[in-house]
Amino acid sequence: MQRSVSFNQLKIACSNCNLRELCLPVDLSVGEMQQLEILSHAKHVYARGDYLYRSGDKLQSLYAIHSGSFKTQFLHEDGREQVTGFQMIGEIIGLDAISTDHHNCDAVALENSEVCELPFNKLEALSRELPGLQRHLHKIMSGEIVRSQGIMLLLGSMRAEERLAAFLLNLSQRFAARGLSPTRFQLRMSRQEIGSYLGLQLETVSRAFSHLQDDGVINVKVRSIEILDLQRLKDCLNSSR
Amino acid sequence: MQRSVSFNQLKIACSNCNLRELCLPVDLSVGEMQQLEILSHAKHVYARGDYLYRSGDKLQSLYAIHSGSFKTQFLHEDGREQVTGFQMIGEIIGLDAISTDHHNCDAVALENSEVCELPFNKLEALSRELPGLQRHLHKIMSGEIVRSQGIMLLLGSMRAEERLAAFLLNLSQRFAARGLSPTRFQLRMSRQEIGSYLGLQLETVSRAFSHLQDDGVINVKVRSIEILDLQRLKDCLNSSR
DNA sequence: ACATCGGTTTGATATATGTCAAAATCCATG
DNA sequence: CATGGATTTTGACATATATCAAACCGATGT
Repeated sequence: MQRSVSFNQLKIACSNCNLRELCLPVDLSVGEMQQLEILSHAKHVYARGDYLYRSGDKLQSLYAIHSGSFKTQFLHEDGREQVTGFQMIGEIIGLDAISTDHHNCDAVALENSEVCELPFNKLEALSRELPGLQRHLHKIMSGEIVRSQGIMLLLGSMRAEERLAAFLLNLSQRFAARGLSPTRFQLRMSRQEIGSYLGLQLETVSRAFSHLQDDGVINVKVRSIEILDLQRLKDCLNSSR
Repeated sequence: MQRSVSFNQLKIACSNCNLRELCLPVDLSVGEMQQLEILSHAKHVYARGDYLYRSGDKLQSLYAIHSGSFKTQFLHEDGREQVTGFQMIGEIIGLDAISTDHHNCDAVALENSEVCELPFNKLEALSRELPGLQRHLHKIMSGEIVRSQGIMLLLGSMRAEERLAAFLLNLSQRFAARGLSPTRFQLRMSRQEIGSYLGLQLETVSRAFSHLQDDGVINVKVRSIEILDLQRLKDCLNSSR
């Protein structure tokens, strides 16, 4: 569903951070790199449950996740809430705010996390100087649009178990892209949050997990996931209906 | 759900078209305007059912809809399809392709339509020169992200009738922003297409229409819509559940 | 070690929407 | 103006998921 998320997104993020080797923009010269250094602010630390920003906050910066993970959620007047995404290391968060100059969703840390701040005005100014950076920024924004379309497909036409399979496969790919195990990982979010993201009740999520486990496709122990048969998990998506 | 779509998006679109008075970028000087002229290609005409682009096509241009309307749809291998949006005059289409340099959905004309082509390379180059244009492009992309989030909320947490109400209200706002009647309009898409967009079967869409009509909120005659009570239509969204 | 509390799992039942089918209506074409 | 095919509406019934409720589990703190 979601295109594989590469470390690309780190390229503009962490010139001033420790992970420098991961973050060197391949398509920028050394001189250009030095300009990027100017951009990067200090790293900030967030504890589980902390808000990175809230709906209504003025846009100051985009944020590159340096460690940990976040969720973004959208609150409707009537109390309805929708989790719109789970973001992990190397991903950029806050793009929605450019439209109105104000954030229109909340970003909440799912665990203790570090974030690089990228002041948006500076980022825009610099991307006028550096075509590679400009293109990169455009790709990130467009990628977010594509990601959303995948979720629309999921929410609009998949059944509960397919949604969960798509969700797990997406996580698996993203972990793999980071050099982590694609088949064994910890979930950082609750059944409730997964349900909100997938448009399901938490009980339905729990049942779908149990069912995939009964079928021998995965092993679940609360938040520890082990994918036993990646192919059959993929088949859940394509075969059904 | 969807933020009101202003004519803003025309600003970068139609410097070379007939609607010049609608399209003058407010924040660009006359000199800058002349640079924009260079950008605008000829207008192209599409008949109902024609493809503006197809999934897999290489990104050449973004497209500004000058008249008529389109749908964008996402096709899954297994034949599932999801309509991801309906675009009308003044809106920009094709942003999803920037991410991979290839379109990942189809754009199909819902009626006879005219489109201004905006070669993306030129647009990018020019937006390095014109900060106002750059900002504008960013806002359009971010706006598309916000729009998607609204649809996720709709698909993830609303019931059939609420979804339809949200859909009609969105159309109403967009017509109003174009100086057209917010309460009487023609639908350009089938029940099938509305259903795909809203994550419902076409029969469910039809029933929801009938029900809103029985309640005296709207008048439907196939594709002619009249909103009788805008407030109650809005109440459908907030009150329920 | 025990009690407490949030999160998770599982069961029983209700309900919204999907599915299948037929009738009604619309629209294009000759 | 009549005909035929596509679209829409409506009905009857099936089913996936929501809802409500209870039990279970794991972490945390006393």
